[in-house]
Amino acid sequence: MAKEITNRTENYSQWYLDIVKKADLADNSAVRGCMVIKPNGYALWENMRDQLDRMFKETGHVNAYFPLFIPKSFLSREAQHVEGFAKECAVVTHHRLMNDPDGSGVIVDPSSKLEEELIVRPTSETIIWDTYRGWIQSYRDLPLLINQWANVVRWELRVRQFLRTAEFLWQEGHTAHATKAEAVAETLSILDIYTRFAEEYMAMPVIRGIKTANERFAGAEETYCIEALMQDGKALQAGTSHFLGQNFAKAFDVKFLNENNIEEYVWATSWGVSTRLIGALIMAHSDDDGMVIPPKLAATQVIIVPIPKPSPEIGEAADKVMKALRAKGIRVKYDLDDKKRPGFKFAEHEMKGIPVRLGIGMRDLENGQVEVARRDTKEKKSVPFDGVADYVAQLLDDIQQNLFDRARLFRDTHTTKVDNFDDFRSLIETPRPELSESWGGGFISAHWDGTTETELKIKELTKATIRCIPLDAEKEAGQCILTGKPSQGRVLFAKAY
RNA sequence: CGGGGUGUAGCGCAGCCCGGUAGCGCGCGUCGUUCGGGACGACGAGGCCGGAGGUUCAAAUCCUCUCACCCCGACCA
Repeated sequence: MAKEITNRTENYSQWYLDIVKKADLADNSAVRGCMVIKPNGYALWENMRDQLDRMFKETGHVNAYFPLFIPKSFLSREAQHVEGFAKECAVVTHHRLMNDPDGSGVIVDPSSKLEEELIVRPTSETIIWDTYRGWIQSYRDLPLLINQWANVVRWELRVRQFLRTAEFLWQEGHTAHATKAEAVAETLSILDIYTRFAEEYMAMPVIRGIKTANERFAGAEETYCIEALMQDGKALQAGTSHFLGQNFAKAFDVKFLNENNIEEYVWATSWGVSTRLIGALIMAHSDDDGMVIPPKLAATQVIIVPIPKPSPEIGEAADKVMKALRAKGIRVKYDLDDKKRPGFKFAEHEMKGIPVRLGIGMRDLENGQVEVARRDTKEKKSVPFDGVADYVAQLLDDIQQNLFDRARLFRDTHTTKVDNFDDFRSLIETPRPELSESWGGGFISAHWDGTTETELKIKELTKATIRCIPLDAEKEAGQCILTGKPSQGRVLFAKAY
């Protein structure tokens, strides 16, 4: 069999790029750091987006759209915020082009310089809170639960398809509340949605936690996150939900009159997940044969391959199967290509991650059966023709569950409790060539004295950072692995994407 | 943004050192034989060698500058 995808153990980064290419998810573009999301990749995003959108709406959120451009002065209103984003902003300075007088093309018209430069949004807190000032006067206007689906730009120096691109697609929720308690509750309720989405739809187990001060969103009081472990033993932040306190309300002067006719600043949250989740999906489930997509997010859940090629008899049988599958809400396609041979198609559909493949040939028709192959384990089985829809419906559920179980087992077996710095270090530094040529060490659960100084020191020594303080961590007295100072509980360390 | 590497046909690469009419494998098109795990044969199409300057009678090849991608580092979802 011709091998077109690099093995994970050989070169994990190359494997990742090969998957993106061979599963036809994205292309590089003419612009550095910006990618073209191709139909296969975009279909994944659409399914993610649609599901998340349903979940947001079920919890009372509505969608709106705010401008791509933010006046430069807005960004500097919140000190922490501007500090966090200043280094990666694209700036619009002019609004017109003209023919180059020397005839060599087109140049920026110097006379079109903008009075105030515009920032291409890296995130929209500032322009949204500037808008909210006009929308909120009374406690009756609250809560304001708004989400937007948009693109943002962060001028990244080092980019990787889906994981870190200069432009990416995301959703950003921005809510306004009358009380601190309500805003905190919102932050956590969104974290629940993200957790459910990651685990039930992406089949990707996550750790819910709080970011340390050092890793907190610029301008937030508290950042909550979900963290997932990738197959190379590195952590990926899959979603964040921020409690913003009254920072933005104060910066943009957003006040409301409470029931007692007293003026107060509004409490805020913001939260987001991005196309990065597609990168997470790849690194959570895919293998050396290609992409593996959880059934709930697959644009095509079942592909029917006629063997050896389309024929009226097989087409008729395929139609019946498709009808039965569609009646159960299963997304199915029939491979009508009569040029490619079956073996080639098998490999191709596996590369693209379609969860289930049905093979129908003359032999199957004679025996009244269909060959069912599952992508996750690559097992094949012949199933009686009449029972195929039930069987496949159950199989899709099984695959979804198996992917989650497999990923959770992987995470659990690569999460290590460590009680001294030497063990910590050797865990991070010991290569695991059987897993990945660039093994990151997995999650490490260890005690930390709570100071940024220690956190940074550990990062400097090992490259590992504190991914989060897990929400469900038990209280456990211990000693910081670096300084030996007292600690009340373990935090989760890892090398991170 | 610093260090290293790579840009030649859709993809993977050779050619560059030592300048002289651009090659290979895969893929692609047509026809035939095939077809239950990436078929085979014949014929054929496809490239101003990433881009811009320069040196030269002559540049994929030498020089300068740029752009993009990959790896490592600092920064980050």
